[in-house]
Amino acid sequence: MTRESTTAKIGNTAYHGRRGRRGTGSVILADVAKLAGVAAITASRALNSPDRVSPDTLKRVRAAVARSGYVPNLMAGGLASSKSRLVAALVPTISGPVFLETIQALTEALEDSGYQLMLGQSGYIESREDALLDAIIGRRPDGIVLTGIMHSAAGRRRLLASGIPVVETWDLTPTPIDMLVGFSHERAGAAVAEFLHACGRRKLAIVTGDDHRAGLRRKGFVEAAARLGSRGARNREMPTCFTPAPTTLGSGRIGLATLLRQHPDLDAVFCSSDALALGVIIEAHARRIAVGKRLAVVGFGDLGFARDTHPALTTVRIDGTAIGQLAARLIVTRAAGGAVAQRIIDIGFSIVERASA
Amino acid sequence: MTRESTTAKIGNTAYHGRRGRRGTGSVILADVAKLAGVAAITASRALNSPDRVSPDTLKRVRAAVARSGYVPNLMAGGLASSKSRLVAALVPTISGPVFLETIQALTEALEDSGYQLMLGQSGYIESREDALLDAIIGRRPDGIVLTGIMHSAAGRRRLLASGIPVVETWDLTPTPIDMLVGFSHERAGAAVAEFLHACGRRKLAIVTGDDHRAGLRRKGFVEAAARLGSRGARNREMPTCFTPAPTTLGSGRIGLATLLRQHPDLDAVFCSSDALALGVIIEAHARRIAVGKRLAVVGFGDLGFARDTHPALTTVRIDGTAIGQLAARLIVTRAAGGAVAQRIIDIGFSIVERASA
DNA sequence: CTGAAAGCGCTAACAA
DNA sequence: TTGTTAGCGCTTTCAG
Repeated sequence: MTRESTTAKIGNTAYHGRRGRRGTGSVILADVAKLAGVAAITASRALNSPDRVSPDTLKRVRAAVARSGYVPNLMAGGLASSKSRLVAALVPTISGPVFLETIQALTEALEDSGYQLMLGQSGYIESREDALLDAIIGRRPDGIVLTGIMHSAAGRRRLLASGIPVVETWDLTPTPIDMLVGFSHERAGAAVAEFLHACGRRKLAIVTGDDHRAGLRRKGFVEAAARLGSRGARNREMPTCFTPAPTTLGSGRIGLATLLRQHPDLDAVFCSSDALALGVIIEAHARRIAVGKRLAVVGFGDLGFARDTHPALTTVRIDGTAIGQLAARLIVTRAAGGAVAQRIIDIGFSIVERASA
Repeated sequence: MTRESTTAKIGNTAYHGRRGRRGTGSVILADVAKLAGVAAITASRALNSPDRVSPDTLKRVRAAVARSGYVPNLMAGGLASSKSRLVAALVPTISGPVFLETIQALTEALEDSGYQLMLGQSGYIESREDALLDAIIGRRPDGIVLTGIMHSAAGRRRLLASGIPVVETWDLTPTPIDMLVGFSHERAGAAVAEFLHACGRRKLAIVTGDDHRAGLRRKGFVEAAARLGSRGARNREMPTCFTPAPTTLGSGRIGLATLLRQHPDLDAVFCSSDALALGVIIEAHARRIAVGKRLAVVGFGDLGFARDTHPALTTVRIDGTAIGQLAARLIVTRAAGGAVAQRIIDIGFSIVERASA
């Protein structure tokens, strides 16, 4: 066979068998192979494991790819190799800045390893979650990352049965489906109570969203406060304002107003999100209450704006980027057939002390 | 053939030909078909077009699916039908709340039509964008949504060559690759200038990020101000503070401080994002400048918190949800083989008048 | 280092 | 309405 460039017909519409299908009409591997004067499998090797092919062949195949504008069909590749190079992430909703950092880090880390992210929003309807789960498992992703999601028992079973590596994040459940990267919300709440106690605050209160995780932080906060002898020895006694999801600046304002009506003497508020905390600060401003002096405010999340509020917001920082990166690493390791050293990773949290408390 | 349930071996590990491969070991359509006592294609029809199958067959296939826990392999289905039921969205970065609403609406609208969203972050490195494009085209998505992305000429060509429906969003470029859902940033900027002029403001200033779109709004703003005879008859004369991406509350504070140093008399500030505007408001608070009275502040985006600042923020509202929904509709229509009525959709904008201006 | 054959799991096309 | 056959475009297996 000569090595001169062939003027072969490009595109898989060329041949129609009697019962044949028409294909997509786009350039396929066989075209590239023909152009390069090699077999399809050799072209495939040149693209996927360049080391296993002679330098000359490699060069010719690459030239053929460039000339033809070939883009490999990853569905076909995935089907043949049962590796999709796809990772699915499930979140309750994407708007809500809390998990964004994690998703961003996850996307980037995965792209660096040649994986693509598929995003699913489960919303708050459970039936929808099940349909979504099937749509996701159906793509045979190499991994699934659950963020801020509590699955039904049925969902957990399907996930387990699928055999796909799963990473749960942002929480520290005792019995993960598979792998886990998170931290203890209860301990975080307790740490805030201890911090406020150390600051000399004794009349504590809470403005909180009513989701499960916020509930855990509240529990830790209330119990620690009781242990330390602050007001709130029992749950009932801790002034608490619940706000509906999503937590907003507006609910924070209402929250403080509500609390003050019944407890004008409170001297510290723990908010379940930075947005709520900013609302509390703004409401305090509007009422000429000196934040950081008469009233301590602590948020949760350390969103970008926390350092820039007036006064700057003391808050609990979670390293969402680290969560995303670790989750990506766990899945990539597993997908490569490796075993992970730790199936459960506690990334902890820290209290960022600023002027508001 | 009897219709009694067969105790057939489930899982495609059953048969190993001499040169055979081992498969994935999971339940496949053939297993379901065997259980239901029908041919594979009939099982396929029962799942994909239930109307084209007898009620009895349908029932038996569904029972077999439930019993075996079968989840269709969408890679195989996609390969065979050349329909991936996948739509890719490209954003520069996911953190940055501006495009979130659009992505959320897009995800939801697509899920409702049985499509899945693949997310790609191009970041700010152009070489990366090209690699990402190949990874995306390689999955043969049924559509691609570009949000806040300016593609290189090479990228546009690849996209065009791929034949995949493309929707560009959040902008109104004169020569879209394919379809477009957006609005005119220049007209929005002009509208704000006209609004401030009507409010009696004459000493205008700008705090702005330095991205392309913000630049267009600034251009429209400056030109309209000149036309109306406000200060800023030429670009040079409009007091302007540029801030690096991403725009934050902190840069807003610095922005106002910087402007006031040189132009202590200014009476209105147009910010290129609500985050900047909130920063300006907070800085004004800290300086005891009455926002809404001595100083008018206008933001851009109408993020959730805009209604809850103190005073509430006047801002430009873009219906990001509508953008996402329309983009989804365009792509679903196209994927179904239909023709879209309008290839270019201008969704406009509105100025939400609140207390800050 | 290169290649031929045989599927991956599914659906389009044709036939009954 | 149901079934048979032949691929979709790629990679694994086995053989040079």
